[in-house]
Amino acid sequence: MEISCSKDTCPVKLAAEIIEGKWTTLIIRELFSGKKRYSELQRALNKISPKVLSARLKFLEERGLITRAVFATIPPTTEYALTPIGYKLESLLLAMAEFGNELIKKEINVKIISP
Amino acid sequence: MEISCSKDTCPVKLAAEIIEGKWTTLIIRELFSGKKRYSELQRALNKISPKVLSARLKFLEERGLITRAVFATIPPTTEYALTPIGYKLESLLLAMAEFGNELIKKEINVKIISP
DNA sequence: CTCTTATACTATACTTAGGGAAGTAGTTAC
DNA sequence: GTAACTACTTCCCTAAGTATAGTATAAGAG
Repeated sequence: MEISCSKDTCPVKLAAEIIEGKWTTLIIRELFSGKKRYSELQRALNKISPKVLSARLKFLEERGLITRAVFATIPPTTEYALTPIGYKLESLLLAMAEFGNELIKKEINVKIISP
Repeated sequence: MEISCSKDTCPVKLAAEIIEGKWTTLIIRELFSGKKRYSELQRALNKISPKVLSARLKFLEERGLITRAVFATIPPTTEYALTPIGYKLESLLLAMAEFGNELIKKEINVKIISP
């Protein structure tokens, strides 16, 4: 596995294009504990706006990372779940958790630096 | 290592705040092959604008992930390098590379979907 | 002596992404 | 009848990112 690479088709670059959007990794993390409905995601990701949530879910569905299933219940429900490709993000999420713990250990305050 | 967590101090969330900005992971990737000057980074990350490059480098320096060293040569040079904390991102970068390779394997075209 | 090159940036104007609030439709509970 | 639930969309505004030009300083080419 090579990190460095300058091509446009560089694996790291391709991964970056998926995960760089705000909220993207957090949405995927939620889906690791099983399929979720729109409103469940909205509640879990406390401050996300419905607009951004819709956009991200659509984006992830288009890339084949999640599936969307609509049920004609009353009121209607929609379920989002990870595809096998989406599940491949597990080691990435784990690496994020690991790094986040390092930040906490080193007492680096991530939020309160800018004035 | 637990992925799921709803607190504001969740490790995944903390990591997301660092890496979610555009270009951030790619800048860090460049620094894994050793310290680099501003112009070297600019050339390596072909399409980055100087404004964003400066902003990202400043951001990463403030968080303690990279160091900045200025030399009074003519013309002046600046060297950026990873700190020990910055190096902790290695497994994250590797996971990104791994995931990028999965995308290539599955022949998912990441770029040419939107019209 | 002027012209170009190099470095590490700022400054400016413009475009896109994201945030916040409100609205929509169909049904059901109070 | 009014409020609530569900899964969104639409509008407007600000923040983030892009593209391009400019700054200071000095070496080297012609």
